[in-house]
Amino acid sequence: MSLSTQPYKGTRDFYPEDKRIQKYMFNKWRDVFELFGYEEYDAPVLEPTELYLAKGNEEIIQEQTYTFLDRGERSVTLRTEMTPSVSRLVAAKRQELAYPLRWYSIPNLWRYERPQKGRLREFWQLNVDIFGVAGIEADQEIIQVADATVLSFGAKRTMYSIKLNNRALMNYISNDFLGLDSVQSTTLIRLIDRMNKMKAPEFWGLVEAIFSPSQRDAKLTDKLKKILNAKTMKALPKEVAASEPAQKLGKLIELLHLQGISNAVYDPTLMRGFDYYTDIVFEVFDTDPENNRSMFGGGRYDGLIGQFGVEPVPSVGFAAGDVTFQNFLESHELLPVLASETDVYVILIGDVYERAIKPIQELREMGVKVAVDLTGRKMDKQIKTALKKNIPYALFIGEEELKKGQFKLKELAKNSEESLALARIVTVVKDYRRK
RNA sequence: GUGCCUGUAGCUUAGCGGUUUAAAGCGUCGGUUUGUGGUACCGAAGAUCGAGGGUUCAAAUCCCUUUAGGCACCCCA
Repeated sequence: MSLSTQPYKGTRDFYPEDKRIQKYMFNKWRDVFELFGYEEYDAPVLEPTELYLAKGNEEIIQEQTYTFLDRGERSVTLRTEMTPSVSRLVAAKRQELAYPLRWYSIPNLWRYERPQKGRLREFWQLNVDIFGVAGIEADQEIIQVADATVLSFGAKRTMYSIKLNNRALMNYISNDFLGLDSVQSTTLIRLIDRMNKMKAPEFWGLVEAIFSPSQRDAKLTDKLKKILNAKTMKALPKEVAASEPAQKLGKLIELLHLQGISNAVYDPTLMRGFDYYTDIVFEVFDTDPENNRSMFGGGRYDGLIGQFGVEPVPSVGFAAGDVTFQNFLESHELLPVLASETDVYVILIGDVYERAIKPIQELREMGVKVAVDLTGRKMDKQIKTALKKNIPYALFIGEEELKKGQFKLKELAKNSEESLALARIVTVVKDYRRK
């Protein structure tokens, strides 16, 4: 029996060409966040299990996490999301931080699940949060950052839509407008969350089943239909539209439209789980009918930091998984062909290695990234290797070149070459990089 | 956890109403007389057909088990 070369179930190996794509995405993300003044933080991959239990979901911990005892019999869990950790960080320095905080992180997360499309056991997730702002300006900024993130890859606003809802509005609708009790309310919200996965008659049948006979007599289903079918907030019943959470959501969408985020729309069926979100929630959807799924989302979670026994801190944020994000970029052909990080591949002609060391070192000292073939194979083989590695330039070093101090630099994609002095090579290569 | 589908050279697959040396394309390596390419031509290496068991004179091909992967459900914190 030989060892398996397969990566562990649900994880990926990142060969250089894969890592290149990951770096491309992460670097672009970082550029956007930093443009908005967000600062990067990180936390351990391993957290005490209580951190996740605090949210009160035993079942998830037991079945969908990597949880085990360390050598000191402490129960630890591989982080499954960043929000509890970042809340812990903020709570720990609650008094001394300079609010508002604008923080981001790109952690790898672990979930014990059966892998499927867009969903693995280890994945990376970009997290962006703003702490310490209670007003909708923060919600607005977070959505603006989310929008800018997608745009920065060259996406058009027709390629995605930003759906918004308000958890407080849903609570108002279910508790006050429909008059449901808390059990009915939870069941209904959960059901609406799955609405798009089933056919309309099936969905409405299940809705009817939630209501009591008297509620059915009061035509609650019809009332709910009017809400869930609303394409805009104007289509809502007057009483609902006039409620405080609806007003707030309306104001936010208006703000977003004002700044050109025209693809922000109200979606009464958007639920986004039902755990720690307290107010505005949003999700970014791919509009491609082939891949009409949620790419990422976020919202306001004002209650979480208070769980650490400190005064609560208002918080808004979003998170995007690397797998779904990359799927989006690929399906819209937004991933460029990425060249190697190496600038120049040196091809040695004949037995010249010892004399080639010096000029090669000079190039590196001037900031050119140089790899040398070292195999002593025939030139055509060496050139093929450079091509395969996607290195933009080949540099030939042989007797002639060493004698003249002029080296043949070949731009492989163009099949053009010229003899240049080292200093000139540096400028040519750096110029290419800037393109 | 439940259901459906799949597993043949490094990759993509053919062969799957059983029978002798398992086929092709791509890739890899080498060559086409030695200072220049992805094309062309020639050649080579490379598979106990995921694993285990069974039926049979005979199995990649049929049956069972197992394992790995994919997709959907569940869930999605």
